[in-house]
Amino acid sequence: MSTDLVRDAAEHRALSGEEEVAWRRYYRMQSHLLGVLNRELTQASGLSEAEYEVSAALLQQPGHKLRARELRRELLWEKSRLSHQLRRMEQRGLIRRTDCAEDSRGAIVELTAAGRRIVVQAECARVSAIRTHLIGVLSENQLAALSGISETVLHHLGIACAPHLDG
Amino acid sequence: MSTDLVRDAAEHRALSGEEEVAWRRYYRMQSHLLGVLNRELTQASGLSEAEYEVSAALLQQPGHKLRARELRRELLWEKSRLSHQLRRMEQRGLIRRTDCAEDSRGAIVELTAAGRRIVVQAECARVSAIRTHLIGVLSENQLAALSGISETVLHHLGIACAPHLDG
DNA sequence: TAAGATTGATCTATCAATCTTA
DNA sequence: TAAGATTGATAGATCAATCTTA
Repeated sequence: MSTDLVRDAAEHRALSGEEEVAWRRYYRMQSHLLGVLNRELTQASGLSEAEYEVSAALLQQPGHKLRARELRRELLWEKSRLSHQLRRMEQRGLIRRTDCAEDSRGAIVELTAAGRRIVVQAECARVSAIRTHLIGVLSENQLAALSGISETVLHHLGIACAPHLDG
Repeated sequence: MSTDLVRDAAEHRALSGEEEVAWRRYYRMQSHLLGVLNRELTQASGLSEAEYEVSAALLQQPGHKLRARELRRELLWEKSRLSHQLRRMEQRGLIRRTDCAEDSRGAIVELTAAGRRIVVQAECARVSAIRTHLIGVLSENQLAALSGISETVLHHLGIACAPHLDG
């Protein structure tokens, strides 16, 4: 009997006590950590999590610009999500959109000067918050374990997490 | 020099290579895991993540009912978030709200028969998804490590994560 | 006054439908 | 036809203001 069959048979069993505790702890930790990081980011820079993700991705590009298609692949976002987000950020003056020379269907997204200034501030706040609430409270072993765990889970998700990016 | 001072001084340094990798992996894993769990839940039961959290909390109560105040403490949600969510769920027929006998300000939230039927299905789907995408892909050591890491981070958040629950 | 809860406004996320160009 | 992108509708999350009762 293959281990796959064993696992399939186990998939509908209720969680064991330890599994349940681990899951509930992880779930709660994850949502609270996200919440506090988001609040500290907003307080320090005025950027939301979504605005920060877009701006930070642009900041690390040469010329602080990128095709919307590539930005979407970088963030692994749905296209409508990115489109709505870019509209709001353009209204706020954080980015601007221009036509793409090589492909008339495309859009080039570029950080404005104001956007650059703000996202640099936001990065400092984010690093500080990550140190305060995650990296600073974990041992080196724990951080290495978290990295390994994340890699493992991501690798297995590779197959399952694609569908929502098709459209 | 205390370790606290050392840590404070370190808080504004940029992340090291390993720290950066660990953080980015964790962040991406976390958002994708959440995404796939949510999609599988919705596909199997028709419930959203938010609807599931409320329904599952009610299901484990005697009589499948709870005061809104206690439900809020159970979920650690803002009160306006819960209120809006309950309105939508009442419209969908998943829960009903009745007056509280002991305190006229209070509201009792109760799963409907339809709500019970749906959340039982949803729990099966959720357990299955957790096994498939998280517990089933980690070793026993990794799962124990994740549990410990989550506990550590949660413990430190205890101080910092309260403010948004005040109102 | 403070606690429990609701409401309205705004921002975000997802889905389906659409528009334009390759 | 398919790819790149936008739009509209709907559900969810957060903030400030409000209402009622303890």
